[in-house]
Parts: sequence; C-alpha cells; structure tokens
Amino acid sequence: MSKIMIITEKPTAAKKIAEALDEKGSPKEVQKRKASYFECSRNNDILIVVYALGHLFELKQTEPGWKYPRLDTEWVPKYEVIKKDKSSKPLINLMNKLAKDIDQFIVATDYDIEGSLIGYLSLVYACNAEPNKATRMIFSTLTKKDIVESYESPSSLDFPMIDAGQVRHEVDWLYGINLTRALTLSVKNVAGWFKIISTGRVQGPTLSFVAKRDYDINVYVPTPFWGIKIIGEYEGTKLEIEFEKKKIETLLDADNIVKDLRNTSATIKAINRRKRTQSPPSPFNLSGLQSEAYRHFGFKPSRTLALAQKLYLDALISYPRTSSQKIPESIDVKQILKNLETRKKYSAEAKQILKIEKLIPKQGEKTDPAHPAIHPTGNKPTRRLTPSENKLYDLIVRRFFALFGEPAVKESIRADLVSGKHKMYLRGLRIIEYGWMRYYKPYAYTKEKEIPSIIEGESLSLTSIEREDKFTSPPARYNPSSLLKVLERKNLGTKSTRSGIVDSLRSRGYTLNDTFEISTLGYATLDTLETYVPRVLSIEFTRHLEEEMGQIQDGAQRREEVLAEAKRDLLTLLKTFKEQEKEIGQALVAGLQRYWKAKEELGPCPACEDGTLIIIKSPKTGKRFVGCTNYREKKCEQTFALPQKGIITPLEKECPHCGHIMFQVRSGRRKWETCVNWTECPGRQEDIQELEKRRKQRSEKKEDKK
DNA sequence: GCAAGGTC
Repeated sequence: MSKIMIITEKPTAAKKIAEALDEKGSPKEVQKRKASYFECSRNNDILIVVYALGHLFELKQTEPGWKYPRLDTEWVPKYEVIKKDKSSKPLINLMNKLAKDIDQFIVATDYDIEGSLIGYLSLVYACNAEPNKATRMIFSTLTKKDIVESYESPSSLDFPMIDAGQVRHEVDWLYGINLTRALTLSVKNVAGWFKIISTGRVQGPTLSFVAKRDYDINVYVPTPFWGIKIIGEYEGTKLEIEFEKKKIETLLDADNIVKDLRNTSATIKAINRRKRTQSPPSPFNLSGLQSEAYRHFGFKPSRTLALAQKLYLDALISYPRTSSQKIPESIDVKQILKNLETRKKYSAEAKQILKIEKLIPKQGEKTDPAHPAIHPTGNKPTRRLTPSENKLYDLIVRRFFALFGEPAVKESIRADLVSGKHKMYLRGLRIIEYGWMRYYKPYAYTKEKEIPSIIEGESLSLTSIEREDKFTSPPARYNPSSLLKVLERKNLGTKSTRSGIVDSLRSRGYTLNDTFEISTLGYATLDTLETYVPRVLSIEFTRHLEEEMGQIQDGAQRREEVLAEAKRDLLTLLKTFKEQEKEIGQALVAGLQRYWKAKEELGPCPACEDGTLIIIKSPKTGKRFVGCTNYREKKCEQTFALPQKGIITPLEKECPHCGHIMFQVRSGRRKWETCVNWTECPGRQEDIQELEKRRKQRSEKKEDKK
C-alpha cells in the first residue's frame, strides 16, 4: 500500500478527479482550516488529491527597492508578494504538510503551459518533491473515462513546456515591471507626484490600437454625398423604395434624379425570391458569451466574466474560462434538459426539445484542451440570483436550447422597378421557419418586412421623392466588446485576462469614459513609448516571445539563453531611458496635468451659455462644491453643494429625475451615484425612501436569523 | 503602488 498525492489546478477539478478515482466514487473531503483536500482509495493505495488556486507562486525581485533596472527574480509564495492575498498560504502549508509521507507525486493540472508550470512549482516549492520522480496525468476532459485512463498510463513531467512557461513569466515581468517603474519614476522625479503609469507586453499594443483608431477618427474628413428617399404606393399601401445607388456623388446628379422621378410611376420588371437557411448558433465560449452579453445587456466583458464565475461557483453553469465551442458527447444533454424542464420558466422549451429523437447539439469550430463550451448544468439555484445574474443565466440556457433547433428559413424578396432610365428596388423579408430562433427568442431577432403581393408588369405610383443630404462617417470608436475581439484576433492576452486589460486602459487614465477616446495622458505615454521603446507597443513582441517559447518546447533553444537575450536588450533600453528621464518626465507631466484638468470638468452649466461645471474648493471654508467656470468672475452664480467626504468622479449620464449631471461618490468601501442637484432633486427623496426600505428589510432578515 | 497569467 502506498500513499499518492495528486496535484490539481482548482477545487472543482480536484473534486472531479477524486470522484473518478475513488473506488466507491465517494471520496472524503478533509477540511483543514482555510483549505481542504480529498482522500480516496484505489487498488489498496491511498490517494490524496490537493488543489492549487491557479498560481500559488510569483516572481519577486532578488534585489530590494522600487527602482529600475531590476533584472533578477526568484519564485516565492504568492502571499509574500501580494499582501492582500489570503488564500495561497493555507494551500501551500497544507501541501507542505501532507507531502511529508507521500510515496509518489502526480501532477494533474490543466494540460497547457501555465498548468504545467503551476503543477511544477507546487511540486518543487510547496511539496519539496523531486520533479524527475513525479509523473503527469494528461487528460482533455474531466470525465471519468479520461481521468482513469490518464491515471493508469501516466507520463513524465514535460520539462520543455515548464521552461517555456517560466520564460513567459520572466520576460513579462522584466519588461512590465521595469518599464512601468521607468515611466512612473520619471514623473515622480520631475514633479514629485506618484501616479502609476503602466505598460506591458499586452497593455502596450492595446493602447496603441485604441490610439490608432482615435487618430483615424480625428483626421477623418467627412465628404458629402446624397441619397434619394422614395415612397411609393400600391393599392393604398405606402412602401419604402430603395434607389439603385445608395451614394450619389454630386448634388447636381441628385437633383436631376429627383426631377426625373417626381410625379411618375414605376413598373415592376422582375421579382426575385431567395430562400436562405440559417443554422443554429455555436455553443458559447467565453468571448462569445461576453460579446452577446454586451450586445443584449450592455455588460462589460469583465462584468460578464465576474457574473459567470458566480454562476459557475453555484454549479449553475459549466466552467466559463473556455475557448471551446464544442459540447462533447460525454455531456449528458438529455439529463440537463430534463432538469431544466422542471423549471417553470424553461419547461415549455425543454419539453419540446426532449421530443427530438436524437439530441445532437450544434458544434462550433473552436476547441479548448481543458474545458467544453459554456452550458447550463441544469441544477436549480439555491439562492435568489441578482437581476444581472439572472439575465446572463437566461442567455446561457436559451443559447443551449438553440443548439438543438432546426435551421431557420428566411425568404427575401426583391422587386426590380424601373421608371424611365432609373432603377429601384422594393425589398421584403419574411421568416418561413423559425427553427432554433424559437428557443433563443428574445436574443434572436430579424426584422421582418412585409410587402404586398405584386406581380410583374404592374406599376406603382411614386408619391414622394426627396433628396437626402448626407456625410460619410469616420470609423466607429471601440467599445469594450469590440476591443476585446481585436485582442482575441491578434492573439494578445488570454481568455481570462483580456477583459481586465481592456478595463485597465480606463482605470489608468489612458482613455476617457467608456468611449475609448484617448486622454492627454494616454497620448503622452504612447509618445514616450514610441520614441524609446517602440517594441513594447508592437504585437511583434508577442509573436517573437511565442516563437521562442516554441523553440524552447522543441528543444531548439535553452531557457537561459532566451532570458539572457531579453535582459541584454532591456538593459540598453533602460539605460537610454534613464539618460532622458528628465525630458520624458516633463512630457508625461504635461499630459498628466492636462488630463487632470480635463477630468475636473463635469459638463455644461445649466444656468449660463458658455460655462462648464467644475469642482471648486472654497478658500475660506475649505469646503468643496460644484460651481460654474464663470463663477469666479461673478458672471454666473450657479452652484451646487457636494458631499464633503469621498472621491468624486463625474459620470457620463444625466439624472432621470431632474436632468442634472450625475457623479459617483466613493467613500471607504461604499460607493453610490447621485446627481449634482442632490439637495433639491425630487428623485433623491425617492432614493432615500428606497434606501430606508432596504435597510428595514435587512434588519428584518437579521432578526429572522436570530 | 508595477506585468500577465492562473484562480476565487
């Protein structure tokens, strides 16, 4: 009898592996203070299944000081670097203690670069085990079959993969930490202000994409063009008719067309009908879910990820950080549908789908080595979901339903009309078969457009002809969802990190509001990097790193060589940077000053024409209030009182009650939104009542518990 | 006080 330790990446994986390997299928979960592990028996062996929580170890500089350059690092427990982290210590301590009388170690983390590294570091630094004697379980799904097979035919640790992972961490650390410090300290040394100005392998290109778009919009010159708006009539029904050309280049041409068509009728020359089938959509992977949730609910991708994580922890949906669009056969879709059938909200659709003889879900193209596509588990919620959680859950359930639907069939009709030398079109669209759209209902919509039944040779009168004056428009600004898609397409960041990186542009102050308009600070940072470190702005940096990681995995390069080269390059960069620190600092300070100034403005003054509202600190009383920029010259007397505590950030919206500007107040852990007119606003009375009501409910609940 | 990558 021997004692075997299996190291996994996360608690849910540990549980599944323990259940699959335990002879009775019911492993014992042993609680140890703030951590736990699973114990099972198999073939007279005792299996101890422990879990990490992603990375438990981090890189730390070996030399002290918040300075640059810092080129040497070592692996240390996460809690040594991140003060707030409370979870890594109990897990590392538990592994350390349990490892003392283990005969055999098995790494069973996700089979990818980061997973292999997580396993290796836990093995070496938490368990003090000899990695050459440990083995590796390799599985692609957490099904009993895969787990048992991988347990029975173990491999050795994949050292080239682990090396590649280490290099990824080290290069990102070297560039990210050193350049961020260089930027930040240049400002500190020039102006004495401490404001983190960050960059990195992914942040750099992301900022540069947004800047490129901002630039394209700023230099865009709209050109005029003209359109023709035609309303026709057929047996008393008014019809919108499309002119053959959507864009007419000159005013003269447009006017001539209007003249030609006025008071005429058009003859129907041909009627074209085309049937088109539309297959069901693919199962959700994380980015698909994020993009759909943004479209329908306006949720930022980072919010969708956070909500999905909660649903996953409540066992309502499968693991959300997946890139797979496949529902493998091992998932019992019938059981999931049966469970959903018991829910009033979903029973009708589930019942209908369960009538289908062979339940085969639609599959998408993308795969993931570790997890299937996002799908509901069918479990009933054990608590009341928040409105946002409910929305996201509903979207996931209905998308799952849609996978079993028939293709939708649409028919488009185009009637070709002629009047004199001009051609026009009358278009209609109708849905013949709803198919999967029935199941995905609120989230699948096609505008149907009815047209009367007409036949070739008939004519209809053109009752109104109007010229439309238009301008071409610049490219659209990014939104959180479209920017995330760009990162995905360029293979920058990962499914778990992209949404956070998109948010970081805003939280660092590189962009204003959520419109991805670049701030003066963003421009100054970009300018500096372009001049001194263009490499960190290009996606080539990532491509090069990927290449070298590949070579390490193929055995064509050694980790130490790649690292030495990275350090050498970085050191020359940092040297020139330090020599120019003063100029760099001055440029960044200028951008920062203008950024802060820009931020202080809350919006137009409601009382006068040319003023803007700003936050003013009274020199006499020291109290802050909102006033008009014309207040100081006594041209405008508009003022609003402000709460005296907390950080105030203006919001891009108006109060629904009084129309005044809204802002957010953050005081300690609390934050709330209110309008600038809060002392007078009628809506605030309602808010106060609402707050009172909630407070009462809360205190009642507390009493109930007692 | 910093990166990017896992995870809760």
